[in-house]
Amino acid sequence: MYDHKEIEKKWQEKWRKSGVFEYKGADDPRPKYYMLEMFPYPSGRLHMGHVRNYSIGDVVARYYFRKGFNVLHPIGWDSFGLPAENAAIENKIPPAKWTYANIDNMRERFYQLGFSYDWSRETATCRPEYYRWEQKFFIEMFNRGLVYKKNSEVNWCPKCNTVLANEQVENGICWRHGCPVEKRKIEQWYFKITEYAQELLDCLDKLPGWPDNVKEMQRNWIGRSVGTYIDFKFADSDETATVFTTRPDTLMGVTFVSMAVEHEFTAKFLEEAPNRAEMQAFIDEVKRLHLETRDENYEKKGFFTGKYLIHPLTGEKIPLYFANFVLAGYGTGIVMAVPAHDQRDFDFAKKYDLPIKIVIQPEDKPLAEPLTEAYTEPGILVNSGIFDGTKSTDAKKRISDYVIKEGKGRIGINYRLRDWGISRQRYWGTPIPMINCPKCGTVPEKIENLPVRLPENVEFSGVTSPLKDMPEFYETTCPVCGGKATRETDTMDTFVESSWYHMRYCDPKSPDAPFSRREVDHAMPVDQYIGGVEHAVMHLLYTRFFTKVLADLGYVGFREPVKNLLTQGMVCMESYSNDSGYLYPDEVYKKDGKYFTVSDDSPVNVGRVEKMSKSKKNVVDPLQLIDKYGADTARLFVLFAAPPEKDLEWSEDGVDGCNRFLFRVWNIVVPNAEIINKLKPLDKVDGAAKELWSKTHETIKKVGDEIERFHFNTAISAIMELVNATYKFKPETEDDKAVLAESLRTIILLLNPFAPHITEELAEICGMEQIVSTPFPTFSDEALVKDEMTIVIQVNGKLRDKISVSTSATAAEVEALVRAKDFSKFLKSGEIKKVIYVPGKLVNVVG
RNA sequence: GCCGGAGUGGUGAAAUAGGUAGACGCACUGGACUCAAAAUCCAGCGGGGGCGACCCCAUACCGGUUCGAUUCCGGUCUCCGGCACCA
Repeated sequence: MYDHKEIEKKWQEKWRKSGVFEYKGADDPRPKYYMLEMFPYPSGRLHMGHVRNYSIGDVVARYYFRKGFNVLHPIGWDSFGLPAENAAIENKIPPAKWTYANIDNMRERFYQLGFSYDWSRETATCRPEYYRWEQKFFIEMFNRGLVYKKNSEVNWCPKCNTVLANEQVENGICWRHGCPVEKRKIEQWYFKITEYAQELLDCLDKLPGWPDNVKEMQRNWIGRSVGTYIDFKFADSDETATVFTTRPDTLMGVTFVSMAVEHEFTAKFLEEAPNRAEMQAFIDEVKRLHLETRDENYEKKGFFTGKYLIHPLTGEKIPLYFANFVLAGYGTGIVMAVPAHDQRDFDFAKKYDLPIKIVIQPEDKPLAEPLTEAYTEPGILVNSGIFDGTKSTDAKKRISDYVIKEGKGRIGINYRLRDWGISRQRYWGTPIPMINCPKCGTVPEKIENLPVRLPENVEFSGVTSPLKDMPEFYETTCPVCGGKATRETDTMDTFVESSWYHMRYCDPKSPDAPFSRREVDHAMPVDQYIGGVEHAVMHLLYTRFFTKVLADLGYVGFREPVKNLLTQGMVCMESYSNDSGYLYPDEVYKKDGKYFTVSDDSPVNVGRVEKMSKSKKNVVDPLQLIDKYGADTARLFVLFAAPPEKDLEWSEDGVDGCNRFLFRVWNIVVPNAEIINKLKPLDKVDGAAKELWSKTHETIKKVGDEIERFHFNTAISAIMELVNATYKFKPETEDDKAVLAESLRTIILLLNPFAPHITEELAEICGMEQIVSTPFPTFSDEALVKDEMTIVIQVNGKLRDKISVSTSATAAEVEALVRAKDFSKFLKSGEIKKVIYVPGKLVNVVG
């Protein structure tokens, strides 16, 4: 009888003790394979997303182990971060204690799922042995000018009580809490990721193993645009206002210029303005709007600066306006306005009654005046002096070149990407290793004094970081002058830790370096990385950046961390609710397609299928599932129900089906244990058993191919087919039995990466070697060769017949057989015009 | 608005390079075993027509390329995701 509880525990203990999954390092002669799943935050609660993510990785790792690779399959904990702090505030437990307890708990859960990790490399980012190296990187980056401090407007989450990076804000909403983000002006540390913008963009083209959507998301995020800087002289001074534009073809249509109120010119304009109070009021209003608002589609408003500029080509006087929609941080903060060909400028011109000058006409018919909206399509230039008649697409370059030749402009490239703000005004993170000295300013801690340790025994009196109230932490001496100084009390964004953990895994215990260059260059890049798509522009962009920095600092000899990326879909489920709110799945039952509560049989509303979430109670606890069906069933289901990159819809019936399949395997293998033990595979099989023999070897080929393509669902279905075939097969001779034995043995070996416990147990029952140390089976070409093949006969592309012919039949022979048949009633002309033969597959008769 | 991706039975999904559409699973139906039920095993299962070996329709919709299109091309619709006052 298949008893998953006993079997799974037994094998988990064996694997834990044996160290079979340990990576052997750079000295091992075998080819390496680095299999990595995004490491978890140790929340203490395992959810189905974890089960799915790590099950996918485990199949691949176990496959490559048995294919003879030196596999690095590590695990660790992304253990700094806010939840620990929030728990500390609520429950009065120090974050360190809470975190370490959760790690212990999650480690047990991972054992329970039978994952093939190299536990000897387990790493937690909240340990000083880990984050000390991050502090060293920080200082070296600082010395290289890749880190700087800036007082600027940032995103502030009132719930997190800290600053967030641009990447951590989605539509003005905190990525964690879903609460609105405020704007605040705060001094904080930045990583100069913009310095790498071009390389981050260019290298995307060299990552064929990444999904297109992730690459596209990163391209969007980096947001490169090429254009022209054009200088406009002030009418009343020698100063210049430079604009950035991607539409130099519309330069002759400029009727005003708009600028951001945050621009450095503003102070001077205010001073000189006769209506200073009014201007100040406008500026304050716009700034307030920028700080508070999340909806960016507010009404366009402006204010005349009192200044005029000279158009660089026509010499006309052009008014300069403040405009609330001009972004200070993009381009130069000043924009040339072409109301006829830009909708924002059009709206603005209408409101303030500014001239609208058409300079591009569509090729077919001229625009009807007055315009009702801006014309933004390409066309032919008009009202543009020497450029009249030029196609607007050509005029971009012509006008740009002309302006540059006149010395009034230059080519410019702008990125949407902003520098990465990494300061967090929170406690549970890596201390930023910087010191403020009244005499020497802000200076880095001495390398030999690292790590700057985060005190772990702390008490929270409120939401603010306890570090700010701990003189024993922040009081120090200046590493330069030796005088009294104070430490930085902000900590780093936890995305810094996750930017390089995959490299630490290569040499996780190194006491005097973050990792050995030799080991990291050998094991990296990660051959296969697996995680959720939600990290497409956060973690995955940061870690690419960090890798390039570490390469430039001489730590690593590669510039991209991940060769192949798989973004797995979410685990989803319908939700249930009634008047009193959401209900857990085990509080309802189904009858005739409708749902009712268990408690009082009242009807239940069914919500749409969405990501499992605690708030909607549409969750299944992996622990209950493992308890009821076992880890093998849980793993098999998440792999079988959908391809890994798609969302997976949870279905209890589907789980049941997978469990049933494992029983079917058990029930056919165990009675045949003796023949599996005794009978050796045959080199050649003829007669009745040939079909099963071929099927067995076809399945070996298919399962291997499908695992390598990440089509686990079809790999599993191929094994199911083979199991079904063994059920149908009734052996009569000794040879028949040998074929059956081989099939069953093969099923155990192929199924192992998906369901490792039951297959090891069956192997033991059948007297086979332990599967972890048994190579993945290979197929015999001989078995794949068939005597007969089925040729499909189409007439004009429609299936009409099938014939069975010898595999050695020539095209002429097949064609003759087909022509001998009568297909006249399907032929339009009544006679055969042409016969197309696709060797081994089909014949299409055309006529 | 711009940029990606997807749309296949009652249902989760297959179809690797344009070649038998719906493998495998679930649900359902029937049968065997059983006093009975469960479990298990066996069989059927896109829609329509015919007693029938068979025929017609069908991969969101319209059109094209091709001997042949779920697959390639153009257009339309819907859904999902990313970016968005970026000049």
